[in-house]
Amino acid sequence: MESKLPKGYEPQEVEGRWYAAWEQGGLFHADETSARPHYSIVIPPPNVTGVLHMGHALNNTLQDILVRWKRMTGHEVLWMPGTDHAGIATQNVVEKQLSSQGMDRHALGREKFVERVWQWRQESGGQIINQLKRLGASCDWERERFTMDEGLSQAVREVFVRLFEDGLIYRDNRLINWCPRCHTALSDLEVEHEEKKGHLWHLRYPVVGTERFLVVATTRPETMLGDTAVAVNPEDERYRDLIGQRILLPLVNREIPIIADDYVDREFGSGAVKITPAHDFNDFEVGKRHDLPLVNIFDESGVVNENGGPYAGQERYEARANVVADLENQGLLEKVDDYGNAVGECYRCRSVIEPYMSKQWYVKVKPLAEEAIKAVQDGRTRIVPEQWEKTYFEWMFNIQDWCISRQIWWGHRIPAWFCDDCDQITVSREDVTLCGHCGSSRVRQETDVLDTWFSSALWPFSTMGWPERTETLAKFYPTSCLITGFDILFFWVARMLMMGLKFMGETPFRDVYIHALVRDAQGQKMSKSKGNVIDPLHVIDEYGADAFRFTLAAFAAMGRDIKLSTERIAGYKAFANKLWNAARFALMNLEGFDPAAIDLDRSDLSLADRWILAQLAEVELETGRALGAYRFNETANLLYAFTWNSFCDWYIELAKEDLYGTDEAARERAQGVLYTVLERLLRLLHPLMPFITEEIWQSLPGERPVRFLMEASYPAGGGIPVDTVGAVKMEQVMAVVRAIRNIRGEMNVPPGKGISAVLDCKSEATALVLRENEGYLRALARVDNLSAAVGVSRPEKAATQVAGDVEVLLPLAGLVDIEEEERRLEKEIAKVAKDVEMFAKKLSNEKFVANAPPEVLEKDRGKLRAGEEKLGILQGSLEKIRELR
RNA sequence: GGGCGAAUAGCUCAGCUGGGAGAGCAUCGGCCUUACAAGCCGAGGGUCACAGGUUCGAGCCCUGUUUCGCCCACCA
Repeated sequence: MESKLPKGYEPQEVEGRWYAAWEQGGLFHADETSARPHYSIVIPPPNVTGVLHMGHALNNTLQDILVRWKRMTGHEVLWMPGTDHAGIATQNVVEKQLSSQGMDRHALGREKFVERVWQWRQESGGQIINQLKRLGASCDWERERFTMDEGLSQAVREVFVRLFEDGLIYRDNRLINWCPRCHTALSDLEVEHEEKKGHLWHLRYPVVGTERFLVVATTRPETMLGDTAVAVNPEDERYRDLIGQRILLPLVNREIPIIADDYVDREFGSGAVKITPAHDFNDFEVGKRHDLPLVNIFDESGVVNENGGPYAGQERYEARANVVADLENQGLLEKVDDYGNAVGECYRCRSVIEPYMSKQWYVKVKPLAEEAIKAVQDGRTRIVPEQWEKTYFEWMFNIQDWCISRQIWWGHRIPAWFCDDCDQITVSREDVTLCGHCGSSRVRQETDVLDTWFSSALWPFSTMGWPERTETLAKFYPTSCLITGFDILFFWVARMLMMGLKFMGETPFRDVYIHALVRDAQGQKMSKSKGNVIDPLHVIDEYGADAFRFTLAAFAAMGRDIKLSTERIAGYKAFANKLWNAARFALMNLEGFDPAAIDLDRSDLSLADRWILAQLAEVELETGRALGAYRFNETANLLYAFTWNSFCDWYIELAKEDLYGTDEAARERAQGVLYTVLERLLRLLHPLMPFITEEIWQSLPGERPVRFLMEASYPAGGGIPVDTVGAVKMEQVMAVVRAIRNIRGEMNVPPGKGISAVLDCKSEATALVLRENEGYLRALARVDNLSAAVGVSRPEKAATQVAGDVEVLLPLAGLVDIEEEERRLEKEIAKVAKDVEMFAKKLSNEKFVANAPPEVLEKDRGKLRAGEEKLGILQGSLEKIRELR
């Protein structure tokens, strides 16, 4: 027999072919005019600068599984794809490119630079899209969006203007997080705090008009150049007499006051704190309370400015070294301690953040957050797993105003115009040439752009055509589900909820499924610097997209990080191969078979047929249930076990007798079941393994109602006759097979060697089943001679096992060691007796009988009965053995 | 400082509303049995971190302890 399929599965050859066919067939496209129920997901837009990493792979695999499943359950599915312009990240990439050519953006000018970025995007911005396609992502590519698109830009302006008009956007001059490398403000979220080893310098400040010194402790000695006070705790006796006196600030020789403030912790350091309102968030607050002047000592690159006197022109760390050295020379350095503290870093370039005074735009988020909190509280949006709701609430309750302006060039320029005549601000959807307040033409547009996350926050509706009232919005908003990692729960999810509720009046998604982070096999976060990054594309090349997807699904248990190991992926590649070979077997045995003739209700189905169909029906129901509950790992495990254990290890082996036999009717019947199980299994597996399943499905004989497996319906147990009694009978036969195999294994009887088996049955019904299905025992346990009956004549010397209500005896005269067999039986009896005793005790406990639910009672009674029966059989065996001594 | 999570077989992890502990890998033994050696058959291996409690019954619920991990936060 020759198969059409090659002997091993070759993913590379198959994947591209089917992806192209699906795409050309328009199978990814969503139709807003469809009458089907909708299912929609918007993709978390990857950065245009991005290359596919494990996080993307997991995220998009899960989305694709859901989306393919929902298409198969009769939904009109929209999976909206696109990319994010990623302001700072993208600007940095292009700046680097420029600097490698000896240029910089300032020399180029804003307009030319932005052109350059667009050009970069044109040339190399789309690679991640192609990488998603390699994964099998079935997005509606015709709708692909970019956050800087015309339409999305319009949405950004609309939102900005409306928030401004509602008084929810304002400007303010305050300390912000400033990146001296990127030259821009950052929101609090964009600052990452990392514990760093540093020092605590103790500086001696001379008190004016005395011989005394006041010692202050600081982690940033260079900021002393900007000190405008020293603070002590008002309750601190040590310093009470100094309050109101003055310090002569060393190096810059400026007099500053000694003030009292509760903020100072008496226990920490010396109990005196230098106050630098322009460069520290706490000090800024203290300064406000005491009306202290602000002395800004840095420029926007973190270089000391003219206020730093002799240190002007020095970079901040250079200045630090010099300040410390000079203080030491003057005897003003008391001591230096090692000290660890968390320093803020720019999440894009890792530079240490500088608290910096500047005027920025803010969104007043409290009113928006209130609505977003309500939406989750009342269940309009459900966060899965639920534990993340707490984290969400925790953050939302303590949310601070959102700094949305960035001093970079790549992004949505803020639609606000300043008037040089009346100093008023005009905010507008359209570009402005005249001041909206005084009519002057001397207007200049704000040069700042918006935080990238501002446009991302609109993604669920901006991509669907808002502010127009489009058919797409009507059909697909709110979306059904958002799949994302917890790392952007605040950055993105919370903000989408706020914006969606504000502008659509409806939550943007019914469910939010939060998945884990993908780590390396040691549990380390993957990062380029650690060199432990596994490239998803290499994985796809080596193991195939299906094996990779299946691995990710199998790992995606709720609430835990994923430690990805290539061994595991290799294991699922073997699974793909197993499926492939099962299909090869089926195809070899389905030559010329016409599935139109399948009749599963015929009465001559074999026990194996009845058993596998019952298994199939169950796995279909379970799979649907698991997918509906976002239990991806359970889905994968169910299908893995059914495919490998039930279908391949048992059913295929059991069916060989009929498939290879000469009985035409039996053969056709077995073919029908084989075809049915395989075809439905392919459908079940398709969302997880789209390529291999499509390839096999297309090779199946006969006609099917749709062109592609991708379009087929997802099986849910319908049309399968379930014969529970038959299935149970089969289990009995299988138990006997296992018992015989077990003995063979223990006794080292080679599988090729035929043996005799005597089955001493405790019931006539079981004996009948075993006799009628002798063929299975012959084929699977290599039994040549079989006698199965109640009270069958027993062989003299035999190895025994109990299978249900059957005592299996293998007369292996030469191999059986009587004493060892006796020991084995005694051990087994002890084990079973212990169980029996446990159940008997449990069931004689009145409280248990009174309180336990009936099904539990019934189950335990059954177990007790079975245990007693088994114990009886084993004791009988033991007696017989002992008689031989 | 606040919040969240984890601890189950040698390893990596499942275990959904409480009803006698599972998988994959690894280990050991036997097999080239005509779909598959990327395979087949079999075996061994666990005080479910620790201490209490609730319950007829706890890996699961409650309290405390220990050890890890993550997130948030303005103590110099």
